[in-house]
Amino acid sequence: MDSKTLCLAVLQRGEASGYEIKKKLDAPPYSHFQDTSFGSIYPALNRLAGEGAVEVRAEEQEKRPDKKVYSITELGRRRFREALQQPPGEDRLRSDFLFLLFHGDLLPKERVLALVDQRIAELDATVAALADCCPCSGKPLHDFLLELGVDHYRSSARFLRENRARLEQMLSGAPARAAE
Amino acid sequence: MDSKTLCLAVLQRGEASGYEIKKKLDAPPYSHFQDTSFGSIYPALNRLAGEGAVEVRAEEQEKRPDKKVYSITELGRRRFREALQQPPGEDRLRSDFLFLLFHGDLLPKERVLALVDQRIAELDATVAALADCCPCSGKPLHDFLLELGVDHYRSSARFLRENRARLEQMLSGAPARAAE
DNA sequence: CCCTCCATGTAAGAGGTTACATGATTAT
DNA sequence: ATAATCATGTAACCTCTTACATGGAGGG
Repeated sequence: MDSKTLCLAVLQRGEASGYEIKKKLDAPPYSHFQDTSFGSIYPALNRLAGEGAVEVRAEEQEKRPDKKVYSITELGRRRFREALQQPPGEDRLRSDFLFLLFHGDLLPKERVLALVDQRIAELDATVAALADCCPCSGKPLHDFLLELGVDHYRSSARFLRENRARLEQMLSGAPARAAE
Repeated sequence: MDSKTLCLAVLQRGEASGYEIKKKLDAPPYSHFQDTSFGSIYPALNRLAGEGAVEVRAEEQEKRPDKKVYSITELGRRRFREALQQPPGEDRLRSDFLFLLFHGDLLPKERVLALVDQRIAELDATVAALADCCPCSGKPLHDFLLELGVDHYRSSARFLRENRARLEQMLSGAPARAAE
């Protein structure tokens, strides 16, 4: 999904500033299936405003720069629904971790295992964080996606834990070529 | 990982043409954690050749354009190991499917469920395909990554299967606004 | 007859990332 | 003190995607 559609997705649930949109996109469940940066959101909002898909209202603030609060228009809603109508593209994962793991035979065994352990710890932390904010938001789909995320991170951690010993054996079998 | 590193990764396991590199990157396990296109591979190979990280040899073929067979140089190997030394970036998933699912309340219930069923079928097919090529390649890490992939796709399918009914209830609760 | 596989590349354009630019407030 | 949060944006850069260009072989 491009940045414009992402902005519409957030605005369709309520008005927000660019900064707030970014915060929401950085939080679960959005963070589970896409990425964004300010450098793409601010231009996207300007383009959307130019096209009439969103409206801007400047909110004055004391001791802070004005906040530009965006709200979606009828045109914006229509655009967003049209985007949802499109057949979804394939999932794409970009994982440096798996790439490294695949080339573990070129790395010191200790580094690979440390990477795996770190990954397991991160996955556990993510699961814990999601479980915290999970209880219930009142929004069923929101919670559903959160649960899906928990399941995914938990499964990944489980696999790594259950297969760590085997991996260690593999890495011992073909002796590690130490980094130059 | 950028296209250059990806090319080095493949070439480090043996010489290949640009076309063959793309084929390998499109197959598991590479396909599980990255994407590429000819438009990025061919320029990447040219740049690598310019930098001396790979060497080219033109292989004449009858009734086909010449094949440019690339092989990695010592410099290339060093570059690749250096790339592996870098701390890995975070995983990033881009999933239109999950995006749609999250906004299922704006879609006809039937469409969402159809999407889910289709996804389950795709996941099953992927698992079956991986299981086929899985038995053993002789390369332990290769098989390990394949197993990791199988586990992931299988877990995802299981979650969707186990929660499909609940999802259906959710979508019935808040009546679907049909697409305009 | 049409599609897919083989085989290489370019060019234009879209899109996004990163760094820069600014600056007060609040929490540690 | 120092870091993080709030708050917006631009500009350069980089990278990739998409479409175009070419064309024979072989299977359905």
